[in-house]
Amino acid sequence: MDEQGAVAAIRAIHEVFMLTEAGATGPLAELGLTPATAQALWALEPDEEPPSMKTVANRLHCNAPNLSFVADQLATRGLVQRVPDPRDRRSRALILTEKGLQVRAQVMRTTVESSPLSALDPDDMATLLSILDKIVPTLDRLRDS
Amino acid sequence: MDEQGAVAAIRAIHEVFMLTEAGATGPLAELGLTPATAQALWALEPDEEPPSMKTVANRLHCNAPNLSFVADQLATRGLVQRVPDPRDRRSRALILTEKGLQVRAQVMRTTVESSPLSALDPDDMATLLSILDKIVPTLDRLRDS
DNA sequence: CTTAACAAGTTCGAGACTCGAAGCAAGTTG
DNA sequence: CAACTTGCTTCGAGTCTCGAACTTGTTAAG
Repeated sequence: MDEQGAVAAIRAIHEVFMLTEAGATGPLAELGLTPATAQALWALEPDEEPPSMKTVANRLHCNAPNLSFVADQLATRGLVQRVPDPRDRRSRALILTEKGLQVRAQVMRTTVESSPLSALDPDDMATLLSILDKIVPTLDRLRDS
Repeated sequence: MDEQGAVAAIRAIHEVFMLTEAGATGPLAELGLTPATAQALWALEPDEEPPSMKTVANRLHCNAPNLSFVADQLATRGLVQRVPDPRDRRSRALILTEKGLQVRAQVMRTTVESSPLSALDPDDMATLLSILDKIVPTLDRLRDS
C-alpha cells in the first residue's frame, strides 16, 4: 500500500477541485446558478438520450429528494423540463431547454477559465486523463441503478 | 486552448473527488464527523507550527465566519483547541488535541480506503502527483494571505 | 384478476453548510 | 491620541442534503 502517495494524491485532487469551484462560484452566481445547480447542468449531456431523475441522481451521487430539489431550481429558471417516460409513467426524464443548452455551455466555459487545469500543456493533460480514466467509471456506467 | 481536454479533466477530477467523498461520508459519520469537519482536520498538519484561523480558512477556501463555525464543532468534540498567539493577541492558533491527532489519522486512513485513487499503481500515482504539483500551490504558499 | 411487493418521484421537516453584515478587541499609522 | 486596519466572533438568511412518509405506477404470486 502506498498510503503516502494516496494521501498526497487525495489532497492534490481535493485542492484542484476546490480551486476550480472557488474560482467559478462568483461568475456562476452572476448566471443565477449555485454550485449545486451548475453541477447538475454538467451531468446533462445534450447529445445523449435524456436521463431519468434517478440516473442523474446516481451521477451526482445524491439521493432522490435532493435531485428533486435541484431539478426544481433548474426548472424554475427555465433551464430544464421534466418529461414523462411513455414506457414507464413513474419515470421522468430531464431535458435541457434551449436556454438551458446555452447556459450549460456558458457554465462549462466559465469553469474551464476558472480551473487551474487549463494551465496544463496538452501532453500532461492527456497523461492525466489516461490515468484518471483507469479509476473513474465512464458516464455510460452511471446509468440507472 | 485545449478546451475539450480541460472539460474532460475537470469532469474526471470532479468525479474522483465525489467518489472519494461519497465513499468516506458514511464511515466518517460513525466517527462523529461531517464532511466539513473532516475536511478541516485534513488541513491541520500535526508536524507544522499551529496555523491561525485565518491560515486555515485560506487553505479551505472559506471565509472567517465559516471557519469559526467549523472550529466550534471540532472544539466541541474535543478535537482541537484555540490557543491565543502571544505575538498578536487577536490571533488564535488551532492545535490538535491528543484525541484530535488520533481521529485525524483515522480520517485519513478511512478516506484512503474509500478513494479510487488507492487503486493506482505506484508509477501512475507518481506521475499523477508530478502533474498536479505543477498547478497546485503547496501548503506553504497557503499561509496567512 | 387481485393482492402484495416493489420502484420512481415528490413533499416535508430537520440538520448541516456558507456567507454578508455588524460588532469587538487588538494592532498599526500618523 | 485618533483614525484605520486586522483577526475573530456572532447573528441571520439562504443553500444544500437527507431520512421518513406519501402518491402513483409497475411487477410478481397466487
